Amino acid sequence: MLELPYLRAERADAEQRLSKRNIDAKSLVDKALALDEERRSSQNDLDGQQAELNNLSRSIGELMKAGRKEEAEAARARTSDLKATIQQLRDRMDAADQGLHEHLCTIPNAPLPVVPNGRSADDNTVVTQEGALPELPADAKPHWELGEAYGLLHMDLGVKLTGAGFPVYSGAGAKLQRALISFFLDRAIEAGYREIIPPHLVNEDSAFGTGQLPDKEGQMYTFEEEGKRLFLIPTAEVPITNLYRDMILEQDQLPIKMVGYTPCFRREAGSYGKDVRGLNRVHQFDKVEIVRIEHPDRSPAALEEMVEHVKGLLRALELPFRQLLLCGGDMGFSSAMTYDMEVYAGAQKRWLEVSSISTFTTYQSNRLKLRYRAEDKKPRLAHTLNGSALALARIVAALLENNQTPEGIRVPVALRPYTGFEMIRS
RNA sequence: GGAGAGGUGGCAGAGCGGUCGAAUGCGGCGGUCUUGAAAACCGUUGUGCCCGCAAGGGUACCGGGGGUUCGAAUCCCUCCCUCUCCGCCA
Repeated sequence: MLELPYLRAERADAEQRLSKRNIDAKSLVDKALALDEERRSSQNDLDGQQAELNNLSRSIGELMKAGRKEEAEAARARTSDLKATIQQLRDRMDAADQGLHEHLCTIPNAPLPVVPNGRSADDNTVVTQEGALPELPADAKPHWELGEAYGLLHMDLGVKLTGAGFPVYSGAGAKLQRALISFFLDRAIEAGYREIIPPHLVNEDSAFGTGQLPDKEGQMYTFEEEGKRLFLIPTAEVPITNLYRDMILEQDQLPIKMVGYTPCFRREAGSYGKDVRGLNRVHQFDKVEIVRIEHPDRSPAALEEMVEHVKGLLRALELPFRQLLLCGGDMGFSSAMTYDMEVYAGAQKRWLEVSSISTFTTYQSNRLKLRYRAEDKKPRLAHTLNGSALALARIVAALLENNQTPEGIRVPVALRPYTGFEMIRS
């Protein structure tokens, strides 16, 4: 969540930036500050009364020790009123505190100044586009037909086993998945990221820490286990970032760069139509995710580095891609700035999002209580960032479509050491 | 699943219900000494929130929650977690 000191000190800035999300920023901020005011004043009162009681208790102890029983009794008699008011003040303070916290949870991150205004995906800015679009014959097949024809991908078997949107890969299709995962991991490790294999199930604290709760609750698969709610991870971001929940890092530990491969589970309720054909949108997909914990001064540069890393992957895969800067209306709840990377799927003739690279500034770290010790030795909130590098299902879709030839499906050169084959044949 | 032990500051480890945010040791930081380093010695060393320009003051926190009490790290209840042994098992 947003930092209270920021809201207090830079109210106008907060409102202006939040309004890029096309929400009623003023009333959100007003309410936060009103609740904050109430909380502070009630704590002030409470602390004062509590201090009085503490003093009284201390003196009772001293009087007892000195054997001045009657005075002690007199003092004790005076405590009951105090205790009653303290209880009232505590209730008031707790209510204010909880109300404030709940309200802050509903406020999304404030977009950075460079984030453009806009309502929807149509308003995103194309930053760069690279690589020639494939020129495919008129009868080029979409990936779901290719996957079926070459025995790589079986959406129908997924339906049989689980339900719609749970693909089954087999043969060269399975090998291709594994090759991509290894390739992405190796490239990230070369770039200095430490590989993590996290749990695929997280608890509520973790889901809250990265901002999935309470905002995106409906998008996660969830179930109860002995009274505790657990969530299937929608992205490796959740467990990996939460590794550093509740920590104070020394400055020389920064940056922390981690990479992890996990399957990702998303309910994607309400999706339909051509958008969800084949691998375009599925409930389970594989993804290699890079996560960074950075000093605030370094995070803008880190974001650009991550973009460059992803571009390198896309170039190596010989996929035409473009980089979008998301507008305020299309950004995720916790993000302060997001680039999306899209690849062109030649048969469908459409761009598919394969990576989302974001900086969360202190929004996540504030929830995570993830801090570093600054020059003045005081703990400060670190910045967190993450990006897909990359999400597999749609990459596979584009690879199959763009590389189809009469002889088979060509495997990009960079991937061949991992697949062990240059061409997928029927 | 059965039986037992325990959860205290970065770590180790004390703590008769009263001045304990908490002894002591280690580690860390600063200093003295030294050509330098080590050793030794001295000092310092948790986090959140509130008030304050600051110095500083207040308050909360000894696994979580609740209770008893004028007062709880210390007593009671409850939940969670860790460890050991047995069983089961990829």
